[in-house]
Amino acid sequence: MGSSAREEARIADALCKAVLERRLAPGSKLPEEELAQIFRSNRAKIRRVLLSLSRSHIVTLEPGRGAFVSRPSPQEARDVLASRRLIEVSLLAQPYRKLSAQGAARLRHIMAQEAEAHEKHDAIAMIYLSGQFHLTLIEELGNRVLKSITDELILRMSLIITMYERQNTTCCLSSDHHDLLELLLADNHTEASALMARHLEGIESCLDFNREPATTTILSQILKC
Amino acid sequence: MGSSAREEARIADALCKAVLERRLAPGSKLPEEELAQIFRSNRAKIRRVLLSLSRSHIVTLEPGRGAFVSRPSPQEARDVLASRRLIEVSLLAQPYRKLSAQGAARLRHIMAQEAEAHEKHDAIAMIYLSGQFHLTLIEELGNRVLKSITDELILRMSLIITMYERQNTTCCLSSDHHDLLELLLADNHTEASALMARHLEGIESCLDFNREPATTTILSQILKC
DNA sequence: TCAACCCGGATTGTTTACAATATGAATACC
DNA sequence: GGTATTCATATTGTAAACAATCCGGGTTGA
Repeated sequence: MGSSAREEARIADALCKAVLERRLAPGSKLPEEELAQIFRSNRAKIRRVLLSLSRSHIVTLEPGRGAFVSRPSPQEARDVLASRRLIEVSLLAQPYRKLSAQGAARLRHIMAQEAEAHEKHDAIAMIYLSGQFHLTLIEELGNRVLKSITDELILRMSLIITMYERQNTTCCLSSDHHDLLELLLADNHTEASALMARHLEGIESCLDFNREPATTTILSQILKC
Repeated sequence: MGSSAREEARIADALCKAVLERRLAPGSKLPEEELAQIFRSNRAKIRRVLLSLSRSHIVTLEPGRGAFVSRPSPQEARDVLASRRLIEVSLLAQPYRKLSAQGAARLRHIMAQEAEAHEKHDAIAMIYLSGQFHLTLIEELGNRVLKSITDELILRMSLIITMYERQNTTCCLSSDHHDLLELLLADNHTEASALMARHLEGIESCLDFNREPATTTILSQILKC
């Protein structure tokens, strides 16, 4: 039965979600046995999941020591940010295809959820939805390969933001998302692209690469099936 | 000891090189036991390598049936091509940093090897070196993250070209590489970007997505340590 | 003749036990 | 008192045996 692949995907998704929502801090140790208990699984499957996540740069495997949530270096952080900016800005400037009515509807739906999360001061949901907005945009204007690439980049950005975020700043203005959609519907690619560039630069300006905080949280009931 | 990671990297590299040089055809079965013998390894390590490669879309794992060299669908092929074009064309239009003298030297060195391979009618070397030229370009003008992304895209393109290449065509003109470097040294980003677009479109025009050939080769001494 | 069925061999998937390694505390030494 | 060393413990890494699954050939029966 191919249900084992399903189970591994479930575990990987749970870990990724925890990283995305910044519950799992960079540097956290991920003991195999403990994860196996948390997810009602066994070491072998956990091991495969960790190997997969290490290929996505979310987890770092240190031989003989175990798995840890990755701690991207300042250089890696800069590279990830620049890469994401290149992809998203370029795609908006010259979309692979036009935004369909259905695509616009999907984006509006996400924006509505964003507004709701904002209302409820649900920071975790806002982070998640903001990522979903960008991913949907890429899927609609681009293709699935670009989407999966950006998917990974967004995950890595979550680690980066957790590590290097300056205090007293609020990243990723959701108001930009609204303006972005308006510009796209008006076929104003030049302005949309410029706005996306400003939007992503805004996130970068909230980062401070000088300090390297040792934010190593212990995973306990952070991870719930 | 961390030598096991080394060994797995060696095996993965050998498999990737075989795919890149188009010795390993899409659809080929990759039996664990056979690979373990070829690489003087054991099933467990082969298994981990295959899992890693499946994350890179080079290998497809079919539960209960085993590992196969991936057969990208026409849709996936189009998406990979479009993604690579987006990245490389955009990067040339607005390079992340200027081409250094050292970078130019590296590119010239690869071009010299390309000319040599062309002289010797070494098609395999030419394919490999062409990829290296593009990767070096991205590393010099962009960053390592973009490089590793493109690394995977080029591998996937190898599979795509093997599957869908039209007969009687010669892909990837190495003369373009020369012109590209000249334009970059002259800081003519607009023309360089345009040339790259034509260059990649040239490769795409050699493809025919209508036919789906069942090019399943048996791996025997194709893979040599 | 053809289709469905069944079974033996081969390959993959999983579990288990065991070996190797790193960690941290206690101890000995300077 | 501080530093180095040693040993017990916990965790990771590996190998091998076992179970499950898939594939192809052969048989049976309409």
